[in-house]
Amino acid sequence: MKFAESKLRMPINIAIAEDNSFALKACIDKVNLFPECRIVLKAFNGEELLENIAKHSVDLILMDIQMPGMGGIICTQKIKQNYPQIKVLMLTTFDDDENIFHAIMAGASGYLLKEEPADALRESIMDTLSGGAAMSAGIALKVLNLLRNPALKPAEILENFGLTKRELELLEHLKNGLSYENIASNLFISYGTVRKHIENIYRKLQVNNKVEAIRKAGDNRLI
Amino acid sequence: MKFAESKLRMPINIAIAEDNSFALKACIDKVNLFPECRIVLKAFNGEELLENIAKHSVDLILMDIQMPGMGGIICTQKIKQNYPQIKVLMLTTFDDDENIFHAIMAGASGYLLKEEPADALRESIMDTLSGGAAMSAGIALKVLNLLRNPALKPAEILENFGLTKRELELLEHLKNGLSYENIASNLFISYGTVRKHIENIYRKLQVNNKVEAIRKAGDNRLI
DNA sequence: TTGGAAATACGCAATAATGCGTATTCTTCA
DNA sequence: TGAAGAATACGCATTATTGCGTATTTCCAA
Repeated sequence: MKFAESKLRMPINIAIAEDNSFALKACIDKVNLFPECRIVLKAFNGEELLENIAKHSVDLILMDIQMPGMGGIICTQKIKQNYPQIKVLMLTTFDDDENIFHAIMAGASGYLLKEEPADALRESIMDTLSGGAAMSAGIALKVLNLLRNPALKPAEILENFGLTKRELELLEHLKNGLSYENIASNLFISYGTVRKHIENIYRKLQVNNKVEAIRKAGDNRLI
Repeated sequence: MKFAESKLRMPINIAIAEDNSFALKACIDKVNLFPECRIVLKAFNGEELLENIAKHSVDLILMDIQMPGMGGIICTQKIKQNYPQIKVLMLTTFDDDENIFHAIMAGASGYLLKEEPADALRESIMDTLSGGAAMSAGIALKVLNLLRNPALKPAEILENFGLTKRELELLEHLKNGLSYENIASNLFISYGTVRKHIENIYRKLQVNNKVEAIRKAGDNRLI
């Protein structure tokens, strides 16, 4: 799915929360390059944003993470509580894990570095409003690592056991609890063929019944 | 940081693993548009890729997730074990949570939908080789959601179905693939009793066979 | 183009599982 | 203490699954 191509309500109403006036201007200048976007609200901190957000029909907020008073993370949390339809793109100069994690938990739809060029920012806005999420490449890597580390899977060696594409299909149906008969009619093959496929699966997986086959396949991420 | 602007060793050696020859050609055509990239290896499945990967100095692999024989996830795992410096970009037509999660765990540096346009693919390759990660917008959203709910659903929607302690024991044995006979001797009860317990379990869970019972019990965290 | 793997298909035979009825014993709680 | 539920147990009948052998067709790669 190419989110950026979806139809969106126009114009897109953008709010910007940014305490640094230089960074604010840079951000405004970028957004003003996008003909479909209109800046309807500027705020220098979280409180100011929350006070005025209801006065406008805001679609998306570009939110600085570090602001005096209420910071971007708390503000995002409150925004998502009261206006869950409003998307929040987090902007920051730092890509530290803590901030990223908390911003995600607060409900941000994306996390961008401030130096993203205008076209990348525009694409991120469009993707976000189309139901996706946006991340700078460096952020994305950290998010993946966040996801990997808590689990800490002991890189077990997964095997494929030489199963063919068709055999994996059969396994999928077995997993769903279908009888041979049902599998046969679902795959438009004969009962006998189903049996033979399953025999071959059992031999390759070295098991003797459905349950063991499903479990072994599952353990090895085959299904 | 704008990863794509970093200096990279040229040319970039790309390997492609894709079983569908049509999709393979589409992918090749895209990569051939990038003057800094060179396709050095094409494979139709994981085994073929692993066999030949050492013969080339591959920088990055574009890996189909679903292939006959060894699939993309297992292949990625093996690649990262043996050649950790090689980056892997997962390509798929489906953005289901399970595959994304497993691909990330296997060590993929990115996860893209196959229909990404050439320029997005190019940017993803550059970002990845510069130390970042790449995700389609829809994928990124799912990753964020994976991170937000640590795979635990509160027990409120989960049912117990009135199963007794003993019946849960039986289910545990069913899950392990044991036959009625084996369950009987493990629990020191008769074959007939096992049958009766299982009958009762099926009635309570409203299922008609082992596989469905195990699945339903698992879905409801009963086992 | 050709050999091998994969997918298709069926028969025979044995074992496993399922559905229903019935019955006894044991525990627990009102 | 008495009733209800739980656990135990078996018989009969039917369907499903599994194991092994064999065979044809299809597809792909050497």
